[in-house]
Amino acid sequence: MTVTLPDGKALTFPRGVTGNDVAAAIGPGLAKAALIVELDGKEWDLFRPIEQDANIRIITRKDEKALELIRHDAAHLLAMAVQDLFPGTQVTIGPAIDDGFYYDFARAEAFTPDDLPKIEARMHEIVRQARPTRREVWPRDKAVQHFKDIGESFKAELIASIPSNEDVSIYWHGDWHDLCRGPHFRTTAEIGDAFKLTKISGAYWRGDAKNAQLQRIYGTAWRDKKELDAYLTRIEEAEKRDHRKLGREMDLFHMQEEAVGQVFWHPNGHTLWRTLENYIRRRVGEAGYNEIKTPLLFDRKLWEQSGHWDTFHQNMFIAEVEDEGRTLAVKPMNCPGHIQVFKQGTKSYRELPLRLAEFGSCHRYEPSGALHGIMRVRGFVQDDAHIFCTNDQITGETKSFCELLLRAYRDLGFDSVKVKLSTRPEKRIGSDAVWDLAEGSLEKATRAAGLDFTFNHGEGAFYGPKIEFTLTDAIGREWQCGTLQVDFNMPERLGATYIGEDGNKHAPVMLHRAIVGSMERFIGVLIEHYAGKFPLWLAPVQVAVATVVSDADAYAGEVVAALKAAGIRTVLDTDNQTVNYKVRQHSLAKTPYLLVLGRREAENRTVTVRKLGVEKQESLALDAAISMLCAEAVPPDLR
RNA sequence: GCCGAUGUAGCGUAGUGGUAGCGCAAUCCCUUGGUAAGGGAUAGGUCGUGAGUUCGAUUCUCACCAUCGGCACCA
Repeated sequence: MTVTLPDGKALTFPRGVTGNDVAAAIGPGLAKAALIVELDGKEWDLFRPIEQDANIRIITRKDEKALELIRHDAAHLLAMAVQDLFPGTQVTIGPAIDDGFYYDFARAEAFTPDDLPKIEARMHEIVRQARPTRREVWPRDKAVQHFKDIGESFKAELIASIPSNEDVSIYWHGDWHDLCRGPHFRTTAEIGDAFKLTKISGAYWRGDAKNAQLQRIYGTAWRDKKELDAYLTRIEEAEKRDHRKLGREMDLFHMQEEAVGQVFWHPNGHTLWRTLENYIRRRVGEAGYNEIKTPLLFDRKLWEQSGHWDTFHQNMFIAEVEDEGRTLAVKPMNCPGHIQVFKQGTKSYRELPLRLAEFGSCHRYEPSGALHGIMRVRGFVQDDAHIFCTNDQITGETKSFCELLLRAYRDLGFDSVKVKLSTRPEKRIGSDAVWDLAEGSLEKATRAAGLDFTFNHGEGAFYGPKIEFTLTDAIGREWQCGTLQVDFNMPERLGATYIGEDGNKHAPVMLHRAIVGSMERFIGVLIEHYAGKFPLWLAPVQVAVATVVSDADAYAGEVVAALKAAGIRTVLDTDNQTVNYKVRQHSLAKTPYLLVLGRREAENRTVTVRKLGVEKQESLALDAAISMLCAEAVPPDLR
């Protein structure tokens, strides 16, 4: 029997050789470092016999792939420790995930945060014990019966759902065993000690809220302590840029009990908002959109007609009007309103594509548990627009929207964007034929726009398929923001038509699209992306003018007036404080520029400029400083 | 909505069955200091809300509200 190494070298072994034997034949170092092997790309336990010729690759700890394996083994380790410490706890599933692993348990009593260190200690103990791993294949019926007998009903249910053509493999680590696809390390020692349990949460069996709720324990696991520490530092860094913390520190916004899920924008935050809004307004304007404003409250009948009532009325804010005896609903989205604008007058095919844009204020009764700072709120503003067009215009409109969106993301500091195409969901309106058409057009248009994308089957909106744009922030987190949806249903439902070339009425196609999605959420993303250190054009306060001595107060007043006249957002600081103190305060406030003024500057009509994060200072003539700042403060689309 | 945790001054925190401290910020005074905290004084809290237990509750119990970590949801 021949196994071929990645470098092309072929080795001959008797049938039934193990990965261990192959590794040992190559070298004792490799034999020790090996975790598992890959046979023709398929993962295989080191101790499991190899029965046929194969391309073989030995995976060691150094391998990128080792992470996922360590995490999977760590999940088993967690389950072992929990069942050791908490007899009667049922195991369910425990996969490797980004940065770590989790395991879902069924237990009547709740795990407490105090349990985590105990469980972790037991995990380390089991690692030290180096429990050996063994793999067995059982007949399905035997396995189901066995797990039922030992009270592991969830496992029994899992086995029952394994396709009949697949082996039911049982992995033993010492005398603990679990149903598992594998592969696993030779012993628990190979997991190492670079792991940490991080949190406990509830989780539904099989991810379905209708099912029983289990208790999930999360952990993180790495190849070595250094990687673990780096991860923990990364988490700390992420906490430092939390938009809720920075929002308070930079006096951008606040939220309170009396307006759950809604944002009070303070002057600084609203400045940021308006800067972003005006940027989008200009970009959208030059792309041929017409901005409109539509009502917040609509008669329930409109939502029934659009189909939203059916699907979402439990998530809508309802306003009853006693005198009129009618029910109004606060709009959860802008499309029906835009269709009303489209429907005014008679539209000709010559007017298409007609692009109606609105910074539309929407309210949705989001589940309480979904709320998160300003990232997920109940009252939000979408940078919404609807493009009414013909079938033939879908591709061109999609393409130019993608360009517009990518341009905007780059301007706002995001270079990496992922695209997903979501197809028809189970609960939907419209015939399959129409969905075929909509999905086909969108896929074609997305390809025409030159975008790489992956599919998200079944995740589309109820009225049409969509593409979703996910950007990556400065520390590698992904945020879904933009979207474009193709809708062949809504215009027809709400009676929107145009007169075609043939003189007959046709329903237009409607493209729903947003660049930033929710203004609130996007500003949250911006805050975290920049860690509050905004580029000058976005910064709510662009320049702080601070005096060293009160003799410079009058000159400082002049400087501030000149900066404000030049359109620079400036604050004046003539407080009775030391320079050191002022530098610290304005640095912590993340003000991009600090101009320090003392007698010297007042006499020479200069300013000493200190840029945020830069210790070196520069002395400039006032006029030169102002023109330098003005040049840098120009929004990217006006440069 | 579900599981769990948390809620003390603007912010960050300590603490207790006998009506609460500390740091920063704030106010005033001294200091006019040249690039990440100068000094002193003062003021600020019905300890999330409501009920219960108790002679007495910020502390114990229950309910509710909000927030946080997840799950589920996201037109």
